Amino acid sequence: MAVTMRDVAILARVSPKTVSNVVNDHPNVHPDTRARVQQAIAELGYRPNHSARGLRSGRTGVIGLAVPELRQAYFAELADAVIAAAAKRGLSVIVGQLGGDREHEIELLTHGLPQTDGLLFSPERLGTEDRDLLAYVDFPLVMLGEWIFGGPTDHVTMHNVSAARAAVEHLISLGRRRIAVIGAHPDDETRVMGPSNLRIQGYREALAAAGIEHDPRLERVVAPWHPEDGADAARQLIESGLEFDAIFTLTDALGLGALRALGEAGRVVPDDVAVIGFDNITISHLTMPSLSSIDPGRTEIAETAVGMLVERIEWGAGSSRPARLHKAAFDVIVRESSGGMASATPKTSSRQPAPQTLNG
Amino acid sequence: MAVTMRDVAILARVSPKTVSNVVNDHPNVHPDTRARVQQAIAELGYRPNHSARGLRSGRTGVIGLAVPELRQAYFAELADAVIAAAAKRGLSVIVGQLGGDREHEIELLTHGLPQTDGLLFSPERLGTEDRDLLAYVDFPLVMLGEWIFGGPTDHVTMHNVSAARAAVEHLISLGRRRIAVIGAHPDDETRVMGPSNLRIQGYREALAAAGIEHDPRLERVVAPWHPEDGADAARQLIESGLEFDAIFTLTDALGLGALRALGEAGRVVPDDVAVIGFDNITISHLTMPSLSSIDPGRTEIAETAVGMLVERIEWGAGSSRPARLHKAAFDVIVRESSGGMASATPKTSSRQPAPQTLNG
DNA sequence: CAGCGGATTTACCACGTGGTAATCAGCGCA
DNA sequence: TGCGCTGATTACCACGTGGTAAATCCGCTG
Repeated sequence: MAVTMRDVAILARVSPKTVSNVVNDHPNVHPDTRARVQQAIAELGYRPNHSARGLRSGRTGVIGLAVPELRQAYFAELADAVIAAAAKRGLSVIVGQLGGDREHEIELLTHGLPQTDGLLFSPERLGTEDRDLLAYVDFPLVMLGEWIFGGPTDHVTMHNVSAARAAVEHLISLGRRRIAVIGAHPDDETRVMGPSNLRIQGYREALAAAGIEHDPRLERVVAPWHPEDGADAARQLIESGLEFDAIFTLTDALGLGALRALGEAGRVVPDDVAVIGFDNITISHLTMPSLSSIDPGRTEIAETAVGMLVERIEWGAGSSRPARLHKAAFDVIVRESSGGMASATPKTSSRQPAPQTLNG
Repeated sequence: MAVTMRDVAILARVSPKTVSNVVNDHPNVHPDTRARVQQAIAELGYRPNHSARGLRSGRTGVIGLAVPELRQAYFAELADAVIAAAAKRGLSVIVGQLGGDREHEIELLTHGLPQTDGLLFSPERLGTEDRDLLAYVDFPLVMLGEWIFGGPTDHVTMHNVSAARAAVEHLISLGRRRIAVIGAHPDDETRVMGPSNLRIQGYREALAAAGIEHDPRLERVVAPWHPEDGADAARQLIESGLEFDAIFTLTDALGLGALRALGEAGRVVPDDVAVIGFDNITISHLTMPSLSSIDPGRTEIAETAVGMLVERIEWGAGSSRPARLHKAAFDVIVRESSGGMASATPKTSSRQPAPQTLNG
């Protein structure tokens, strides 16, 4: 069996409680005693038992992160940032994959992840129809993204509307007027506030502000948002015979597929068609051509979300504080696909914090 | 506070122990009693406390997975597969990122990850010099990859030598003779058995078997293995003026960079230069052109590793069973970068299990 | 109807930790 | 020398669960 406080206590000739006090940096411990105990701890290689500690304190020191699939670069990079942010605070992260399964997501929201003190949840299939579920959540929860926007939980998300608008404004600044968008979702009452609709809204706002006529045929509906889907959508767009000189893909994954489809069809990027994505996943600066994108402020999202979750955990289960919303600042990253420099190293630009009151 | 067995017991008018027996599917429980207890459990929404269970049983139901960075596609996809394999067995996974930090890796190996029953560890900085560390490991451990190959621990890895050889043989079958390789590591005694050296060995074997003269200048040393490094190496190769008609990159990440550098330099892939990578990360079939690769059998690796770890956990800490080694079967995936069809959907080929006795 | 044996159920306790409150040591001062 | 006070240490116990062994129940035999 492992070394316990009892063993340390015997060796240091003190009580187990004193060992506990030393381990937890309790103030009133005599320096000599402290030294003797630490010596014993080192000698025996004592390590606190987290299960016992968890049982006693009700805390496990572990938080959960639930995403659809780590395989998708966006979620992998999100997880990377979350794990790093949690590590800074001495927390471990259990990563759960829900695979875009609605049942799993509902189950998770009702019970939480076992073994954890709280949950960061980036759902994919839940909609406003599930908002009621949040009323029964009895564990610390912070939502990533805004599927159930407006529910009584903390949210950390991005400026979907204004960032999308900035992306399209960038395309317009290049002189493009026939700007297609890939990734719209079918009109779905339950996801009105989902990222797809918000980004589409930003797209339309940018067009309207520039006095460009809105052609609904250039809004291409695609779900899900995997690269293959982006390629398919771009092919259909090309085959449709519609004229277009730019594409805004609602994610980089879609953008990668679109770049590929354009290449296959012999359309030169950015000369014939400028492309910009959204998410700024790592691979985007290495494609051929490199993909312009919106950097959603992943680090800020992760650190804020972990911070909020820690606060909720510390407040305790009973407290019903008001839900908070944080939107991370974004950047427009101009690369080759929209006329940026031909370097493999990305050039960043135009940091736009945008006010928190904006609904996007 | 949360609902406990005691609460359930009171409602069902039985002892807490009987509740425990019901929860754990103990054989000798009267059907009526079982039903009554289950009814009470449902009514109160009882959920077992994992900390208490962990304290009593010494198991947490959580395993650790330690990788350098989730941001790297290879590790993200590995984590994806491991989490899925663990979920099948009812285990959760805590993911730790060591960031390629040697100190962290040593620390991890001496203490394990808190809160877990065992560890899957994919080290980056440890070498044979650290083999001694393994002697003191007192928790269930399965290594992914072979940095400390030959140490007294279970390993799950891939057929580095024969898979690399198959990749190069594929290039040779296309008629290529001047085949460069990107990703060699500087001669380092401590990493003789690392993937870099093993894959280079496969490369040399393929050349030798085909009677192609080995030109050391075509072996490009690169570390680390990020896409940027692959691009740099390819640029240097081009600038060197050396003649070459194919490149084998030791990872897909390097390959992505190489594709980019070749494109910038106006070399047409695969007409001027055929390229094949290693790892078969998801993005590879979507680049322009799509990247041929070696599929290392990620699912098999993950399931085997989790299975081995579970066995070690069940055997208990004291048991000193002999170390095991498993090498997953691999596939050569031919895509556009080495003359495959111009489809975005990958075409697989040539499954080569290769005997377990092979040292690669 | 006592006695028996297997099926059920229960009492009791320990797992390792840390909160609470009681105890104890040492010092200054009357 | 005795008292009070503060700092240091300790005894005791509960957190929720599940192993062990003892207790209880029930149907059936002699």
